[in-house]
Amino acid sequence: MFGGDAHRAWDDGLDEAQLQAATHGDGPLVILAGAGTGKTRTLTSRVACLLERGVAPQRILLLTFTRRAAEEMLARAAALASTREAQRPRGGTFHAVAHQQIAAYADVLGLPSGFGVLDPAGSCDLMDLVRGDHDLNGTAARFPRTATLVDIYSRCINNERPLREIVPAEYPWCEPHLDAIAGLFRDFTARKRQSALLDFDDLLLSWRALLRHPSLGHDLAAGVSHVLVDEYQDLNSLQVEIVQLLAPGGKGLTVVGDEAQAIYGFRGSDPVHLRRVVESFPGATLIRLERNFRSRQAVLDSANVLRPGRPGDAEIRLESTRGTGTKPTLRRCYDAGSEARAVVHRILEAHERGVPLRHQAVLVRAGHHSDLIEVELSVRKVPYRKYGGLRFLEAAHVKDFVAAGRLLDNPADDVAWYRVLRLHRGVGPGRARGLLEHVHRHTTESLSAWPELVALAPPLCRGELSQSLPVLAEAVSCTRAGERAERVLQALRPLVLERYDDAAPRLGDLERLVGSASVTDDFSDFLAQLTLDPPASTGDLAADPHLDEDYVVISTIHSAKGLEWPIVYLPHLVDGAVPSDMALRSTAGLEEEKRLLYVAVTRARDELHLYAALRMPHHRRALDDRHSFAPISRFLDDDAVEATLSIEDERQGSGRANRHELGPGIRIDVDLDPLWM
DNA sequence: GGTAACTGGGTTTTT
DNA sequence: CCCAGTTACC
Repeated sequence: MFGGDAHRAWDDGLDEAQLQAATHGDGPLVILAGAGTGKTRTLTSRVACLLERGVAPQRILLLTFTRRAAEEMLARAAALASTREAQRPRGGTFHAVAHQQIAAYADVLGLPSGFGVLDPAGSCDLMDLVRGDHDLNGTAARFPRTATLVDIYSRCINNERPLREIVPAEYPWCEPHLDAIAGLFRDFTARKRQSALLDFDDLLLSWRALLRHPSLGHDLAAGVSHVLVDEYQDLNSLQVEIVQLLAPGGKGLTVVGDEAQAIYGFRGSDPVHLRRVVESFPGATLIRLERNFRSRQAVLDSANVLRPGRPGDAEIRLESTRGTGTKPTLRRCYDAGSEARAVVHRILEAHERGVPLRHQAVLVRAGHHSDLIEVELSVRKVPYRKYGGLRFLEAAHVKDFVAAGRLLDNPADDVAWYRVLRLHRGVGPGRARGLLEHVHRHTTESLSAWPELVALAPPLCRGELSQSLPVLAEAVSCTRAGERAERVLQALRPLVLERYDDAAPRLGDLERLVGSASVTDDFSDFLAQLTLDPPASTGDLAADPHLDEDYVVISTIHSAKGLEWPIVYLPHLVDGAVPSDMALRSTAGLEEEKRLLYVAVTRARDELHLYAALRMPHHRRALDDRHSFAPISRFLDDDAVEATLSIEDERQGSGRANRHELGPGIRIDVDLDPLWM
């Protein structure tokens, strides 16, 4: 709603505390914002207010956790401010902004302009490639999975701690291979450099390096007068340093966060950073937002008892503006199967009383915790979308496309070559590795040197190679993004048809990708954007999503951060899952699990349903009743449970008898399997 | 010498 | 269910 008061349009109906934050001057500002207290609107209004005060848009930098958050806030801020300035402020994730800066100063960093970005899947590819050069067929314990190796590597960077500390502390089962891992990592780093590839962590390291430079760093920081950082409790020390270098002395710095929602410890974040901002700038202004505009008080009562309240913590008690509501429930079910049926039953029941599916979300600790619920939803024909877990970019054919595209700018890109080469019939890890030798001898023009490459290849794959490579080589001369994308697909099409059984839908995906590429100016930008910010759910790339499309959301708790739904279901609250037994090695780990549950609970606007199954597949015997509430009793004492939750037993009527289905009329499925199978 | 098909084992969360 | 390591085949 825009008020009639034009010169205060940016206040956007803020309450007093929010208004104070939005209109604050240039001194360091720390906003402690509990869940659902309207920090997004506050931050948006603050940006609008700065614009209206005459601050040049390009001197405002908003750093957020997801690109979507940044884009929403900046678009809204620009609309709220009544300035004529067409330009929007700068903003994005740390990684996206880092990428822009690095691209602008690639030469300074010794990078070719066509340098590429490795997403975690790409890092895995490279790690695999390097792994093959090492002989790891020792008789001892099994060598860690490639993905685990990439995790370890990333954790060293993000925690700024050496391998020999991280492995014993966080990956004890990998300790026997410590030396081998160290050797592997050395090569991994060298290979990245040689191929002009930066992984996500390298982006942060490189940005920091730019900012650390005495003169250039000073100039870069001087170009920015106001830095606003969202979700500050989730920054790691690397990011904290970047912020400090951008806003020396805290001038023009705004920081928003909530210690109780720090859930990225595995990425090196530490809630203590938030408190340190207050301490390190004695003149900092501290504003607390405690009025919750999202949830009913009954939900917040549970949240408030869950909220970690270590002595000395900035205490926040959430108070609802939306009335009491109904007490959240904790239901015990016999096993994961009956739990899944119970959840889906309730989703359909709510749907029948008029709650759209998209107003209901199932939140889980780990992606696979929703497996049975997904099965149950499919069986009952309830549409759903899953966020977190499997990503579009992880689909093999999309990776193939991105790899082929990257070769156009950077023919030294080993990872891309490795991927593209193996797509051809008769080329596996071994031959691809061999052909890479040739690529190394012609680093600059390896694409145009394709005839030699074909000649080197074994006869079996020459046919396919001599079809695909020339098309790619010609694509280099295309200037427009759409043309390039089209050529890349042209090179890939026969390979995809040959390699994948379900080629048709995969090609469909790629057609859409080509379609969205043609809208952008620069193809390499498009590819970088795609790696840095892949579509969150498989459905997100759908050409023309219907606005009336209705689906249940399934999400990891991590991916649900910052979002809200009228009804939230939290299944799988079993010891070992929530809290994850991997977190139980340290008290810090357990505390983070508690915060995770706090984040999950505070996503609910009206209704909250918790589920605990008594018997899980990996447990030999059924747990007794005491254990069934272990997840809650680890975090809350019995009185708190009793006071804030209503406990129900679903073990008798497990929901199996309910035949609710979505969609009208009778439906009879005929078994069409041939009899001879 | 390398690829495709098979088998046994298994730590989660994301930019 | 997915991935690493092994075997059988080209």
